[in-house]
Amino acid sequence: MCPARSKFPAPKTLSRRPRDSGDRTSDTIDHAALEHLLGFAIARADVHIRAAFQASIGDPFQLRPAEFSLLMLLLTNKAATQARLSEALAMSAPNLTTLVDRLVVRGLVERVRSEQDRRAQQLCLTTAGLDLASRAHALSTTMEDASLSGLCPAERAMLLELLHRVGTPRPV
Amino acid sequence: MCPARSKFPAPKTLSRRPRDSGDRTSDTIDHAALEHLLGFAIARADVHIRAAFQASIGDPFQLRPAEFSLLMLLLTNKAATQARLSEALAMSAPNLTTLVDRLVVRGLVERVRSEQDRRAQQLCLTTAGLDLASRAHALSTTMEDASLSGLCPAERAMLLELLHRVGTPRPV
DNA sequence: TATTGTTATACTCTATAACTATA
DNA sequence: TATAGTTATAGAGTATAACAATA
Repeated sequence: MCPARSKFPAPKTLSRRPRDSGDRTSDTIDHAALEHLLGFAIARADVHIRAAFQASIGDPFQLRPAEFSLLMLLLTNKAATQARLSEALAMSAPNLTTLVDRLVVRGLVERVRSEQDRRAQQLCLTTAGLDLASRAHALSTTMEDASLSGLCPAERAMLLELLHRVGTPRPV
Repeated sequence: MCPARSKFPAPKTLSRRPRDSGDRTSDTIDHAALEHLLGFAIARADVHIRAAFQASIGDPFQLRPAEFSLLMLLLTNKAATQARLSEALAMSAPNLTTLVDRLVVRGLVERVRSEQDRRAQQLCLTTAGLDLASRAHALSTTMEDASLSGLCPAERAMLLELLHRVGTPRPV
C-alpha cells in the first residue's frame, strides 16, 4: 500500500481465447505477448485493489494511498522520524514533506523536534489522527475481500508470500 | 505491464522482526499494520519489476511502460482500433492519443482510417516498429528473471495465475 | 563534511470537458 | 442520438537541485 508506483497500463478484462493465427482484426484484443509478464499481471490486479481501497478508505476518509500508509506506520511506530518514514514509504523527502503538511493541516499528525537530534522531525498521531487511523485500519482488514473472493485463504496467503519474496530479492 | 496505475508508496526493504510492544522509537520501521494488505505487497513487488523493465527495455529502447505494452499488443493484433486498445490498456482515449502521437513521430506506428468505419483509426506497426517491438518482446521474456530468482518455475507460474484471478473477478 | 528537512520546480501519468466527424 | 478520436487542461505522483539548520 505504499511504495512509489509506476504506470503500466493494464486491461480491465482479458481475452482468453485459444491461440489462433495471430493476424486478426477481430472485436477483442489478444494479450498473448504480455501474459508472461509479472509486471502486466501486477498492473491488472492493481486496478482492482486500488478501486477497493478508494471505495473503503480513500473516499470515506479522504485519504490517499500514501497518506493511509503513513498513518498505518505511525500506529506501530510512534514518533518515527521523517527520514526513516521516507525510506519505509519509498518516498523522497521533499514529497514526504508536502504529504505531512497536508496531514498536519488536517490535525491528524504533529511534528515534534527530536531531543537527541535537533535536525530530525518526529511524527506523532494526534488524538484525532489516532482515531481516524484506527478506524481506517479496521476497515483495511476486509477491504480487499471482494477482489480476493476468487481465492481460498491458503491461496491468498500464498499470494502474499510470493509477492513478498519478489519484493525482497535475495532472502539469503 | 499495461493498466493505469496508482500510487501506493511501498518500502524498499521490510523489517521482519518478531512483534514486540509496538511502542518503539527504534532505528527500523515496523510494517505490521500494512503486511496483511495485497495492495501493499503489490506495491513492494512493483518497485523491483519496474526497475527491471526500465533497465532491460525502458532505457535501451526509450520506451515507457504503456508504449511498450501498446507495441506488444500490436504484435498480435494488427490494425487494432484505438478504441479497443484504449480499453485493453485501461487508458483513456485522450491519453492514448498523445501516446500514439509520440510513436507516430518516432516512425514506429501508423494511423490508418478504417474502411468499414471512417471514424475509427487503426494502428499498424511500421517496419521499424515491428523490428523494435520484436526485439523488445524477446528481451521481455527474461527481464524479470532477476526479480523472480527467489521463486522456482512452479511458484512463478502460481504467482501469475493467482494475480490473474485477482485481475479478473468472478471467473464464474 | 554529512545529514535532516524544506522550498521550488519540472516532468510524468491520470482524468475530464468540449469539440469534430462520422455512424 | 451515439460513438471514435482529438484538443486542452487540471490534478496527482514523482524526481532533483538548492538551501538552512544541525550533527
